[in-house]
This record gives sequence, structure tokens and C-alpha cells, in this order.
Amino acid sequence: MSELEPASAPAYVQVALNLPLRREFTYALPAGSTVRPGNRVRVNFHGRALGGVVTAVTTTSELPPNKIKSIESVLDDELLLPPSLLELARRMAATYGCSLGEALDAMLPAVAKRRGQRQLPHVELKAPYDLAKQAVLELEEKHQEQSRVLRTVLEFGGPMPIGDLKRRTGTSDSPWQTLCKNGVLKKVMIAEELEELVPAAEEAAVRHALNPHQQQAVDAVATRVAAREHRTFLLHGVTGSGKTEVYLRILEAVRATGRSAIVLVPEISLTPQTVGRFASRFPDTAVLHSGLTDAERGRQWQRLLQGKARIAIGARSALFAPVQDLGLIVVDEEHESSFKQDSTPRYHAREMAIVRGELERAVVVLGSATPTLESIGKARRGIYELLTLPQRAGAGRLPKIVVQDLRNEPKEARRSGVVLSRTLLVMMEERLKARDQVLLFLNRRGFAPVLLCPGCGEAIKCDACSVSMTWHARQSRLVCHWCCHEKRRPEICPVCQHAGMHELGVGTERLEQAVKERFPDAITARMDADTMAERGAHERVLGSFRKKHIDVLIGTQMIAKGLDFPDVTLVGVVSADTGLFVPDYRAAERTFQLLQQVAGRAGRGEKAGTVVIQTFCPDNYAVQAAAKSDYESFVQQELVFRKVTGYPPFARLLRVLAEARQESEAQQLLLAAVKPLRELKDVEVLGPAPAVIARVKEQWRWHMLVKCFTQASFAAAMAAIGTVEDLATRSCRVTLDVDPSSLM
DNA sequence: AGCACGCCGACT
DNA sequence: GTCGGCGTGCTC
Repeated sequence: MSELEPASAPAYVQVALNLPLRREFTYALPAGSTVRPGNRVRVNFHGRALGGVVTAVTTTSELPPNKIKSIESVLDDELLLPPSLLELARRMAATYGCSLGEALDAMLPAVAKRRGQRQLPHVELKAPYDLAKQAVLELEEKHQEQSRVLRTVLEFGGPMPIGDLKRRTGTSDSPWQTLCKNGVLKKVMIAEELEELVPAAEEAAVRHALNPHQQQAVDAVATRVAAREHRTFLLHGVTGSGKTEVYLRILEAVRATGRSAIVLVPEISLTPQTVGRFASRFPDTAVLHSGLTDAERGRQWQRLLQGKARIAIGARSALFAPVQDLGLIVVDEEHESSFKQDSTPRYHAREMAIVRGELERAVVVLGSATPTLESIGKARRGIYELLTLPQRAGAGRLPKIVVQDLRNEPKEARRSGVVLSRTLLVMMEERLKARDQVLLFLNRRGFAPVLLCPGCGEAIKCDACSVSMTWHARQSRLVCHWCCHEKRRPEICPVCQHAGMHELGVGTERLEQAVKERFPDAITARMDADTMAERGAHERVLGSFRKKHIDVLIGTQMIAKGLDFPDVTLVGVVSADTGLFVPDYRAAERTFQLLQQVAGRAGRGEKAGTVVIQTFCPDNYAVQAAAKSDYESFVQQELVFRKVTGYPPFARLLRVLAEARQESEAQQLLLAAVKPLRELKDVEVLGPAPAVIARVKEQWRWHMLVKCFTQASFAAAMAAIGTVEDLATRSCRVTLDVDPSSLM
């Protein structure tokens, strides 16, 4: 019955391009070449060369033949995107309202897009250092911008990428160009710096014995893997309960069946230690991270495609690793916000992991000590299977947690805003005397978050954004944490000319200063975005801390996660309240998660650990629950709040943000866009209203929040909003964010 | 998103 | 007379 292939092969292909256009384009296939859906091709689009992905092959086309161009070349001989990944891209595009091309672009390794190593323009010092330093002062008078640019380059201490320089100083091209012309700086092209991520050998392949809870979890997952069924598990294990060992055992089971696995970790945990734990146990591991060269990334991709590597570990985008015969996806620390991409396509790797699991009949394991309300909600409704590890594995015990009510502190202790309670000070002294180590956590960088005029009460705001600028004492600069603009500290208030601005609030910089004053003999180090900017700083400080060359480590979120140092017996949370009052329905959840995580840093070794949580709100339920390490009670109370207010997990959120130079334009756009939404059933719209941060980078921002109470109403809302390309105008940017992680 | 085409102000 | 500002429209 089967006939021979007709002589005329399929002649047309549909190509998805990385553009915000939600349709594909038809190209003709040159005689003799063959492609399949999933192949990448180079095409001429409106006069420029673009890479695209073939999504379909057809024999006919409705389009007038004179409009159809031919493909320029087929970029790969083997299929880079298996059908399941193509389907995953379709699901991603539909869920997040992006184009198929944008979704595919997020999935492909960089090698597909660029060839060779990228050369970036940098500026470096040409004149002698002393001369340049003098020039900073001389230029200060007449050429302020040049002075700032030069100062920034000097402080950077090496060739600086021009893009970073402009962003940091908020200047155009002219200042650095003039400095080049005058022989102070010179422009050089430097290949993008790449960091190595060599697995640490220390974390050798020790197979820790499993306790009964761990064993139960491993068995439950392994059974599903063996049955080749898709299932999502939520592994809820307290900090230090040995989740990683559970992952490793499950991976063993998966590998025993010959299937492959993907392990997703938060960006911040992708360290040589983490990688080492997996790579030393499984030699066929491919590590995918942002520091890889395009060529190396492509090589890892090839190893996975060919089945030479069968375990892929990496951050968010490693989800798209083209492994053969996928059996398992692990999402470690599923509550971490870094799994949500904050640029188009704004996908959540956890949600896409579950979709991929469905498509490829793989098991998905979400792990966390503090699962999100969304995930625990699904576990309760039986959508996920819940696995619990209620106790710490090995020697470590849960730390003792003390809540220190700051309202009882004497006034003088609060002077200058630095609050180290007597309790915390006494404990620090005691622990330092015993040669133990101390962690101090404060989730705010800089010296003081606000510079306030005592005369008129006005704070210094960024000229481009509607936020207060943070005072950074070491650099002697005011910095906008939203757009990175910097400026000098005014001598007098720019509003009322009152002299002497007041530094309000405490950042890590000021905290470090206070600790040094109070404990002059202690060696301190600070870890935040400012001190960790240079390459390798992270490893250097942590290595030094491990060798016990540092007594007190002060830091932001950066030190809240994953650190495992046996001699840390005291953890101080300087202010538990910083995140409690941000206008976001997740404020309590984030606070609880952060407190739990920080607390988990204490007492990881033989010695008992203590955590001091300083707060002005000791009765807050997030603080209370964290103090008792009582996830259950937190979830119970939080669920009541979410139910009453109609937030996740009881609704799916959709945020529409409009940004324009003219505030009224952003407002009008949303007022028009909201109309069809008001007609929908099971949908509630908050706003349109000015965004919490009403202005960023000179753009006025309005937003609305769409609550969808059913899956059907979510689809209806997406349809009613329409596409971003139709909504946006030349002068008004529109952003659509499904399951937004930030409402600012 | 780019990039063309197109229509009105300050320069040689 | 031209150079060039960025407003509208299209891309197989």
C-alpha cells in the first residue's frame, strides 16, 4: 500500500524567530536540503540575518510565492530540539504570553545564537595611576562627569566594560570618549570573562546512611520512576535534614534504570561544593552555568544530546537540557525566587519542570525546607505527593532561637540607628571568646538606606526613579538601588538648604562599622552585592571564613542560604522586620522563609547553635512561627490570610505593567485594557493604579493586578488582555507577567 | 524588536 | 538648498 516518496519533497518551512511577534514566518526550502521541526536555520528577515527554529514542514503555502524568501542555511546537522522540547516551548508561549520564538530562544544554548567568544568593549587606564588620580580631582570642577567616570574606572581597578561604566555613572558616551582622546583612558576589546566552575573534590562521594524518613522518601520516588509514570513530589525537609542525600539516592535509582535526570538549583547555590556533590558521585554529569563559553556550553549540550552525559545540573535554564530518556527532574529549594525569570519570557522553572515532566513521563521532585504556599497547597489537594523529613540528619540539632524584642532596648542603644541588643552583644562576646564564629544577617546593603533632611524631612531621591537613594559611606556616593545611578552627597538640603543631612536606618556597611567599634579585636568581613562585585570574591571570603581567619561574617541574603560551617554557633538577625512591611502579599512568607534559612546556619556541627532574632514585632505570626521552627502553624495562618484576600494559592495572578514618559499615557493605556477584563467571570482586577515604585529610569509606571479564580478564567483573562505587541505603543512599554514574583 | 520610509526644523 | 529629528508601518 505504501508508495514511493513523491519526487517533490516538502518545499516550505515555518520558522519561529526571536521577536515579540506571535506568529511564525514561511520560508522556502532550497532543493536538496532537508530539515525537521526543531532544526535551527539562518534566514533573511526584513533585510537582516536572523537565526530561527523550524516549527513545521509543509508542501504548500497560501502566501503569494513572490513574498516568500528562501532559507539561507541550515545551522545544524543533528536535531538540537527534540519534539518534546518544541512542545514545551509551545506550552511556555501559551502560558506566559510570549512568542514561540522567544520561548525557544530561552531554551537554546548560546552557541546557537552567537559564534565564537564575544568581544566586549572595555576602557582601561592609559595614563600613570598617580596622574589619573590627580585628574579625578582636577576634573571635579569643570568636567564633573569625566571625573566621576574616571573615579569609577580607578575604583574598578582594571579594564572595565563600557556598558557597566555607563550604567554605573549614568553618563553617555562622551565622558569616556573625551578621556580616551586626552590619553587618560584607552578603549580595548576584551573577550567576555568566564569563570570556571570546577567541582570541589573535598565533597567526596561519601554515601551517608539514610534515616527511616529519608529511606521512605527515596523508596516512594524510586517506585514511580520504575513505573515510568509522571508524578510530582514535594519533599519538605527541615534545614540540615539531608535532602541532598535523598536526591543523590534517587539519582542512583534513575541511573540504574538507564534514564537521565536534570537537577535545578538556585543561581546562588551553583557553587563548586554543590556541583562537587553530584559530579563526584556521577561522573556523567554536565554542569550548565552562565560562566561557560559559548563553545563549552555547546559541547555540554552535545554530550547530553548524544547520551554521553546523563545528568545535567544547573540553574533555571538547565531545565531545557536535551537529555535522552528523561526520568527525573529535581528542583532544589523550590521556593527560591531565582527560578522565575525576570525578563521575557517570564517563565517559572518549577512550573515548566512539571510540564516537561508530564510531556516526558518523568518524575519531578520539588525540595524545600519552606515550601511556597502554592506548592504546599497543591500537596494538600493531592496534586503533589508530600514527603516529609522532620528531623536533622547526622550530628546537628535544631538551633535554639531567641526572639529579642527591640522595643525594650534602652534609647542609647538605638542611637545612630545601629541596634545590637544587649542580649546579642553579650552572646557575641561570649562566643568570640570561645573562638567560635558569628554570622550577622541584615538584608540591606549600603551604610544608610535614606539620607534625610532634619529641617524639612525630605529624603534624597533618585532623579530618574521615585525611590530614596542609599548612602554608601566607603565609596562616598549616593546610589539608587533601582537604576544604579550615583551622585554626590549634597552638603545642604537641596529642598530647604538646611545644613547637615541625617543618615537614617542601618545597612550592612554601617553594621560592620558598629561591630568593629564594639569588638576591635574581632576580624570581620562583609558579604553583599557591593563587596562581592569582583570575580572570585565569594570563594575568597568563604574560604577564609572556613579557615577561621574571620570571626564575624556580616551579610545580606547572600549569607542566608546554604552556608555550612560547623563552628558557627551564633547567628544574629539584626532586623527581622525589613521585609515585613513591603506592600506585597508575600511579605510574611518571604520573612518566614528567610528567618528559617538564616536560622539553619547555626549549629551545623557538633556544638549547639543559638539564633537571636531582633524585632520590633515579636508578636507577628511569621516571626513567631520562625522562632518555633513551626512551618505548619505558619502555613495555617498564612492560608487563612490568602483565602480571605484572594491571593495564591487561591487565585492565579497576572500583572500588567505600563511604562511611559508621560504618566497619563501609561494610565490611559491600562484604563482601556482593563475594560474587557471587568466583564469576565471569576476574575477580579486590582487597579489600574500607580505602581509601588511609581517612576523608574524616567518612566512613569502604572500597573494592574488580575486575580483569576479558576483555570478557565485565567485563560479568558489572557485572551482578553491580548498580545503585548498589540497593546504597546511606541511611547508606552507594556509588560505582561504571569505569576509575578515582584509586585513593585 | 529593528529598520525603512516619511514629513518638518536648524545648519553649510 | 541639505542633514537629521523620531512618528508610523511592516517583516515570510
